[in-house]
Amino acid sequence: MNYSRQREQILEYVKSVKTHPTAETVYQKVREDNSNISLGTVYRNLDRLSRDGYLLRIKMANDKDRFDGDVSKHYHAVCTHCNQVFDIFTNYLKDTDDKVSKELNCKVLSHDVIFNIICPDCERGF
Amino acid sequence: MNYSRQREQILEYVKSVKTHPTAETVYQKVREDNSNISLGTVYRNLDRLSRDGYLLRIKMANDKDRFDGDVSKHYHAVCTHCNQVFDIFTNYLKDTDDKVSKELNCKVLSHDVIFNIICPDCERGF
DNA sequence: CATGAAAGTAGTAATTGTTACTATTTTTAG
DNA sequence: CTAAAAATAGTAACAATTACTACTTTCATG
Repeated sequence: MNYSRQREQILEYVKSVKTHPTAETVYQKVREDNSNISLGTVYRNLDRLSRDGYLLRIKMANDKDRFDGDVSKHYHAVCTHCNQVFDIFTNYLKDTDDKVSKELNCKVLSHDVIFNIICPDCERGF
Repeated sequence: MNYSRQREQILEYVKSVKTHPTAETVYQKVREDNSNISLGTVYRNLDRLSRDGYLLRIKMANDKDRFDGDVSKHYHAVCTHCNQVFDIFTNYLKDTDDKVSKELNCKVLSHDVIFNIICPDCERGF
């Protein structure tokens, strides 16, 4: 993979925030430093970076994909009102893949968990 | 909610299968009985039926939504090769919503789990 | 029953998030 | 340096879904 400034900027931005930005948001933010970057480049590199393990792609139900600079195994919670995404580091299910593997008698690669929540901000009225 | 034949046919079809069909598949199948039904009607009613709790909408990562006539709490496994979706009835996490609720200090409505698997058929070569 | 307002539909157009394409520019091994 | 490989910008295309509109069906009420 050859170096590109655009990819570096994209990775740096996503790693620097905890907001789980969408491709569009990454585009807007990187454009503040590099007004020439194109949306296609952002999509292409987010895809590449997540396929190669530098980023996590969070596929949201009926919403745009989000990206996470924290590639450690953890879950996510999404507020059903404002769509903000939060990390959940506890309660990771270590043995579940094995259990399901025995149950279905097949190879289990990974699992994803999403909690549907109402975040504190939205709870206290908005 | 007023009666409609289309909605009845849609619900009946999804309830009758364990294949977790997409909207397009539901459209094709219902059309065998009712060649006048339109795709928009299928989308509209699948949405309505799942929002009202008659069906489950399974939002697949980077793939079309699937629908499940079994509205009991359970998880799903999707084969990363053939995209088939399977039900997983065991290992449902009863207390997890409460734990996450305490952790984030917010209301947790529900959670979804998807296991990424390689199904037996695909495993034995395809 | 008749009726008319509310709810639903068919068919099509529009939208949205994402991917593909092409000509040009950048990277990098030799 | 230089040329092949890789990457980009900008635009067009795509696929899944939603919105719109004119027409049809449902159903509570007289």
